[in-house]
Amino acid sequence: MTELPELAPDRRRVRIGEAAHRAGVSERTLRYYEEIGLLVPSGHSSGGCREYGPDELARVARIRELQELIGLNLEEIRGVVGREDRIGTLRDAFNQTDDPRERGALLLEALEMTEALHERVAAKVERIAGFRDELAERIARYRELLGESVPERARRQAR
Amino acid sequence: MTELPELAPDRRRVRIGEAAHRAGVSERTLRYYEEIGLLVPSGHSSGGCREYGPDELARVARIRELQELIGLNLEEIRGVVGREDRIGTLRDAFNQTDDPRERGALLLEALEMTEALHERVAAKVERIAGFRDELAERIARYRELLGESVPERARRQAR
DNA sequence: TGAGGATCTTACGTGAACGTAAACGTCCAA
DNA sequence: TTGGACGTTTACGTTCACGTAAGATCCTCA
Repeated sequence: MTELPELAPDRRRVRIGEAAHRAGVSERTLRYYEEIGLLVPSGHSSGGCREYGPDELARVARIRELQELIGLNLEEIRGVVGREDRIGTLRDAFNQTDDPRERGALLLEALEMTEALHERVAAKVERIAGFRDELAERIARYRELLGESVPERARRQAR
Repeated sequence: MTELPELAPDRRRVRIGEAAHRAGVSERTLRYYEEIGLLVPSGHSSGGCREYGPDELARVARIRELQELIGLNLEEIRGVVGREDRIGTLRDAFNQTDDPRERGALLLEALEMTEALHERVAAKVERIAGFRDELAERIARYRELLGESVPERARRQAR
């Protein structure tokens, strides 16, 4: 028993090497994200080493998702996650305030921003799905032609 | 009647300025595509001006689709459209040859390449759709909270 | 305590996909 | 036939998202 057994998805804070490894990005990428104010490590060691907690790692995943999946650039992503942060902050304020008007304003902002992103994503889904279906049709046509001109075993062999 | 009325989606060949305008890209982009062998204009005027036909314009659209929608880079796109070209060429060969084995080989290549792309696109659709649904859930939660704390007319006003 | 691996800052380099400018040639309506 | 819009080549510039190298510093463990 030289170290604590790790249970659950690892709640400890790690330095940049392990953080990068876990997030599947380079150390340079993490430093760059910090450079442009996209992801600031939650703390530093006494000597100045960056320390990342699970929240930061999750954020990297989100950033990559927005980048690769949706195709946003880092500037746009900064906007999105920035607003999400703000929602989180406001969530606290929400729970602190009893003023229903303030609560409503905060919620409205969160709602509208999420709706905007949703609309964008939904549109993209539609377009890509159409593209996918088009490809599927092509495949069906090829298969049909193939069935007419090539015996079954030739196709199996080509796998 | 100083010019022919244009019917149908314009079958005439145009020079780079109009081509770029119609395709929604810059002239530089078209020249660049030619530079990297992605899109060669179908002909030139006697003086050397590039001339683009409707096929080329459609191809630009396809390139942009693969680029922006799927997120392929131009090198990958060159592979995809190149193989598509090859399929087109082979389609002719297909109709010329009576050798069923050659026909089968051509079809198999077309099929497999299309299947590979389809798989990739389908996977992306799944992921993005999941993302979209996640956003939809968030929106639903916000709406619920909002319904509890904000009167209807305030929301209508915020539209 | 000290050796060596991890991390720090600073700064220049890189590849993709074009943008932009200069100097020259083409096209066509008046 | 000519003037102005349009097009050509050549070549250097730019932005984004990092890569990479250097030299100093930190952390950890024997």
